Amino acid sequence: MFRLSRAAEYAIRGVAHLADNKGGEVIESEKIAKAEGVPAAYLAKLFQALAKKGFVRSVRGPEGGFTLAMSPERISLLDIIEAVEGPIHLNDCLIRPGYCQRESICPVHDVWRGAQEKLLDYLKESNFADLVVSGRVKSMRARRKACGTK
Amino acid sequence: MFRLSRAAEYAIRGVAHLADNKGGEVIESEKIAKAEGVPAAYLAKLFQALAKKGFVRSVRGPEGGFTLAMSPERISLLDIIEAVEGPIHLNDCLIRPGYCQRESICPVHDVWRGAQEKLLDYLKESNFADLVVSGRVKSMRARRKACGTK
DNA sequence: TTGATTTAGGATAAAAGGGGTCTTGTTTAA
DNA sequence: TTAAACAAGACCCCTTTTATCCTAAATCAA
Repeated sequence: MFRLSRAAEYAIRGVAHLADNKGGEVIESEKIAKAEGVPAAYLAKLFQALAKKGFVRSVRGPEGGFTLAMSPERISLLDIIEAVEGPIHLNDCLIRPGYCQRESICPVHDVWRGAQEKLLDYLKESNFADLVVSGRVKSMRARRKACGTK
Repeated sequence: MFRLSRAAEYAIRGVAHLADNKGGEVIESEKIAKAEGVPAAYLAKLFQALAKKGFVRSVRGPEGGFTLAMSPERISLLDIIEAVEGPIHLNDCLIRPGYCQRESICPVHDVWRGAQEKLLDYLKESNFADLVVSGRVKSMRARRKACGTK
């Protein structure tokens, strides 16, 4: 159906929350979940996957929680999506060369490869540092508008 | 999960089969299904949707079947995908402006919009006339290779 | 007109995947 | 030692996908 899973949506919000945390202090997953409006238990599980992949660092025990494990500009949207969903293949024939027997004669195969390349490149270019910046700009604009000031 | 449905895959193969039929004669759905290696009953149902959308023309009765209802270069991959899957939205927030309350402050929204635009544009550009041509080139190459001739 | 053939449309069912909770265990600060 | 927090996995429910099947309607030919 060509659509982002909730899992990826939640994980992205969670990472964006950490990236927007200037001090870089540890934040517990429940607080992140509350702030981002996502199911806490589910987010906790998603963060496990992110921790395993090395994008976030987990701290156990009281005062525990999560922080980013690297600077936000080194983490792309694609990184997080693939961490929780697994690798993206627009079609099964793209899983690996030779997976589909029709590959050598199927003209659609090349179209999928091109489409996937375009999509992945785009998602690879979007990193969380940029996201935080444009998020701040957007919410500033929204606040100004709401207050009726210029 | 960001992947093409079988339904769309089958429908595309079916339309490609019709597009590759130079004479433009009516072909019954069962024959198309056999030739393309897809479930016959399922393909028949998918073609109903394509007929409703006006991409193929159906002929009932003996010697009945399907033909393209327009020239293949006027039909894009996106047309067929959306005919059987419905409109593509990479994320729910893209269903319509205002669907997501966070839209005015959410920085990810803009990324999705961009990604979707890129993907849809690409699929819109791929039409079945081109597909047939590159399919013929590919299978010619494959045949040559198999025979060991140059 | 009758019968054969083919699509139309809807009901239904099986399988898979997505979305989420819960329980139990482990780590660690106080 | 205790309580707070993550880790890991079992488990469940719901929706969607992927079909199949049956009856009806259209069409052609004998």
